[in-house]
Amino acid sequence: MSTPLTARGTRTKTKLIEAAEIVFARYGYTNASVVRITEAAGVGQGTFYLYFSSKLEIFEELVEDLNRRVRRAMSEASGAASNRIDSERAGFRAFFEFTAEHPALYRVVREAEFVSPKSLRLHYSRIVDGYIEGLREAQLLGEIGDIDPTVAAWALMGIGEMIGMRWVLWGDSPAAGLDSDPTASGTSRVPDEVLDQMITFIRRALAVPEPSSEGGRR
Amino acid sequence: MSTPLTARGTRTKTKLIEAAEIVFARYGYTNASVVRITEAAGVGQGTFYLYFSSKLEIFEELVEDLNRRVRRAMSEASGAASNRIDSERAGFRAFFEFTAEHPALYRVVREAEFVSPKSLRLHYSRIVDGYIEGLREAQLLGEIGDIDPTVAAWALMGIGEMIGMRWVLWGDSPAAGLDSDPTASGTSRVPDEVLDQMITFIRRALAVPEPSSEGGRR
DNA sequence: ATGAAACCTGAACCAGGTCTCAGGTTCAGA
DNA sequence: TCTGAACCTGAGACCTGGTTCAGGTTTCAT
Repeated sequence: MSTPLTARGTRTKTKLIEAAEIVFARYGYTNASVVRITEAAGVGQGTFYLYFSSKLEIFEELVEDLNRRVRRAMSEASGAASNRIDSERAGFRAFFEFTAEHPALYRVVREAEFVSPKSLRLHYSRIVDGYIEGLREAQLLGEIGDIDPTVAAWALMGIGEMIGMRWVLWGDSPAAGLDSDPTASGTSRVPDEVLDQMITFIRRALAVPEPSSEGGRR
Repeated sequence: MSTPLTARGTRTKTKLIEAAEIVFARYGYTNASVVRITEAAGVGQGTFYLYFSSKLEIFEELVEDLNRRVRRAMSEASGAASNRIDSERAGFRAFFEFTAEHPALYRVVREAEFVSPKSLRLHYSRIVDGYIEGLREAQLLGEIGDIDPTVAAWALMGIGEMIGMRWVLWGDSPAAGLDSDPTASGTSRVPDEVLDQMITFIRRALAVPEPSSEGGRR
């Protein structure tokens, strides 16, 4: 709601947002009570409402924040690369690393679908927009084929999400860690072989097709 | 919880499950109160607890049910096709159509991530297992390249999910329908051009690579 | 040093939801 | 027709968790 006016207030608000990231990631939106957040932040319950008018509001602010951070991480990583494929790889690597370090991204963002659809759309759309841009440029340079950049961008997004969920959140086996405390969300790295295979998949999908091999349909 | 013993009881339980599908799809898990479900089913509140021991239980039963139905729809559609690509197309088409007709699939399944992670993993794993199977066979027939079937299957799953969310659930524009009642979840069809582009993307990703064109990495 | 603005507190209020229970209704078979 | 097993009911006990509020504490410019 209102923004703090002093350094002390700013500190408190930051503590609340940081606590919210941890608590939302661990418990999910519904089970993440305001009390838990304020406890984790080490402030009183009433303090919460000095800076946020509701639980929903801090949630949306958090999604916004994570979106900014993940996009920065991805663009910094992929910006250093010299061609499309290297940049793709670096971007996804950064995305997975960010996810592993901030499990909140997954939980919070995906839960946003139900809590605040508006936030979810904004989140995905922003990432995809950046993608489309990059794909268009690569197309002009002849680095990738004639696929529609919008469809390709959403497809890439989906691949990243699903592979991330499968290997970062679930770890090595799809069945692991189900008996144990469901709130303890451990994360692991995407194995190199998997990332390699995924990049191969994407490279082929985006490749400029050989004139001969595009037989059949259309 | 307990299963009905008479035809009348069976009817009532079915009414409850059908009502649950509609109510969960419309309101999401938390906002879908048991009262709403029983009202939609036209039965008393107490009746609910004759057949389900909790709200969570009917939710899990519903996920299970939807999973069975979507897999049947997909395999029936793709089974008729004669080669891998046609079958891919038919399968996705069926998936999107099912999604459009049963918006509950999306909402319910995705929300399962937070409500009952076990159900979510089961749902995805089952679909992916079928996929892996199909990809392996196609690989033996030389219809597709040497990509790892597991990674490819999860990637395909992600593509379908994301494209489905973007075009079936959001409709034509990513911003549409946000101001209006967020609970009224209208759905539309995936445009043919989008499906075409998506299939092209997948076809290239799975294609047997030209010996020349696999330059660079690895 | 001092007053006012900003900040903090947590007990208590209250809305909304899950689940129980004591009693009524339906129906198939004897 | 009669009977008991299965089925149904909905008011309310009980609980959880978001939000408020009246009053205390800290900060800082003057």
